Amino acid sequence: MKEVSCDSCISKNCFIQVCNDEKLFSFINEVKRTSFYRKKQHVVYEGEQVLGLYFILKGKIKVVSSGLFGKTQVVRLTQDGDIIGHRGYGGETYPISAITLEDSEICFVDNDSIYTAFMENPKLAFEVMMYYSKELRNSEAKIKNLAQMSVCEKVVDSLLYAEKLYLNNETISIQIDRQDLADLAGINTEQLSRVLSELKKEKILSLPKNEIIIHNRNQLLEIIEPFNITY
Amino acid sequence: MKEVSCDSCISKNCFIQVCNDEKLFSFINEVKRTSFYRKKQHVVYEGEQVLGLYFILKGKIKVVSSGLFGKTQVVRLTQDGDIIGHRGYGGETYPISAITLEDSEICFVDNDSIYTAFMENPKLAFEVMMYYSKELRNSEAKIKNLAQMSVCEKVVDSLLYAEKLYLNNETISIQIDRQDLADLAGINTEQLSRVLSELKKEKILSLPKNEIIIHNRNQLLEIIEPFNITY
DNA sequence: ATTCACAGATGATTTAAATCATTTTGAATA
DNA sequence: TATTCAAAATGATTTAAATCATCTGTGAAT
Repeated sequence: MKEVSCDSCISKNCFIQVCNDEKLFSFINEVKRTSFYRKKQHVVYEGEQVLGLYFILKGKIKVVSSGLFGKTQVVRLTQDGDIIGHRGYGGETYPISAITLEDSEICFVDNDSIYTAFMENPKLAFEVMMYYSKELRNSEAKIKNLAQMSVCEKVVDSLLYAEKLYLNNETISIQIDRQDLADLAGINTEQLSRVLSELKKEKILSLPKNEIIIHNRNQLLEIIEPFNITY
Repeated sequence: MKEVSCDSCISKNCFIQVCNDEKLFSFINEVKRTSFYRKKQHVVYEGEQVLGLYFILKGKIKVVSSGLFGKTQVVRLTQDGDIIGHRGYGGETYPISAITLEDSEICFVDNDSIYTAFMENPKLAFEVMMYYSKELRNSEAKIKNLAQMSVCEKVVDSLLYAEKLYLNNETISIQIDRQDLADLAGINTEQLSRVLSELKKEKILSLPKNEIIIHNRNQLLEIIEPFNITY
């Protein structure tokens, strides 16, 4: 696989691109390492040492936290331009695993290099800061939702959250398996099945193999309207 | 109330202090506005416009998100040196309210000024970035906990979380009322009462008026040991 | 001192969701 | 086309937690 150079990189959402700084381009280009990951491959392992920052060039990734009895919680889904692997001050380990949901390309920049980049480009540091800030807001919203929503509402919320990753064409088709969706909603697969069947009965969505097609997004929005979330 | 100057500020944890830069001190000193808040006073209101960043000089604050039927979720507790009011790109509104748990002093810096400070002090931007990153990690851990812990475990987890704010003397005394603690744990006050009574019966804690004294921290840790959280 | 108000505790009941168990479905393979 | 297999759906049961209701103790106001 040939490495993509930062100058000719097509990723519009990458924080490096957003900064639009020639010096930064060439510096990151020197230190970054772009890797290809197949579907369902681990990008980072929970418990491993934090060595740097991952910039998602292309692909979808689930960020999961493992719990008791093999249970896992999907804490976040990421797409092109997102970051994984919060930098640590030193010697820290990842509190989460990151696993690709599809074939992906990801750029890695080690701790020291990214620190240098931050110090020479306050704009970059600012952008990444804002990214974390936004994710923190989302995460805190999710805390409230998990504590207060019913199973049905959790499913609808998760569908509308996951949908953002699959906005390619006009038909909204979410390709995510039951287990991952249940782990995202924080419920079990049986409950998920029941809710999906119910929504299918109401013609809000259809359930062909390996995908979920949303027909009536507005009705989904109505279900969780009282929580007034902006997707 | 006399304004504290940044040079003579005693706050060891303030991000401005951590940067240890004379130019930054005088700049922030010019633009900041220090205010005194009485116990149970709102610092920011959910839904209001984001105008800047709040640096907690002294005091404890609960960050809450309001839900259905007057239910509220405490998403985070903050103390000296922490930040509230994640900056928005523009025109954004607070997704949360921040309310003091005790008399507090808080410094406010408007959006434009803090942006200038970030651009001239990448170190500051980096520190704040790391702060958000850390909070995001905590928040994501809480997502998992809310989804997987039992009511008892949630209470214990919340006690150990809240405890950090009250580490003054050798006896661990948490001054927080039942409603706030229940909102933090994501449960109702009745369940909270039951669990606290049980823990009291087991001599793990005692419950004098307006406080919770932890006698056996290790036993609390044991209860949630399977989740291996580091407090 | 007496009432009032409220935080907290506890008991009884209901309800939602998890779990356990079984069946269905559809794709891949022989 | 039959067979296998795993994912998904559905049914039955159990369980945990929410809700509703009542009671208790403490401090403030009259």
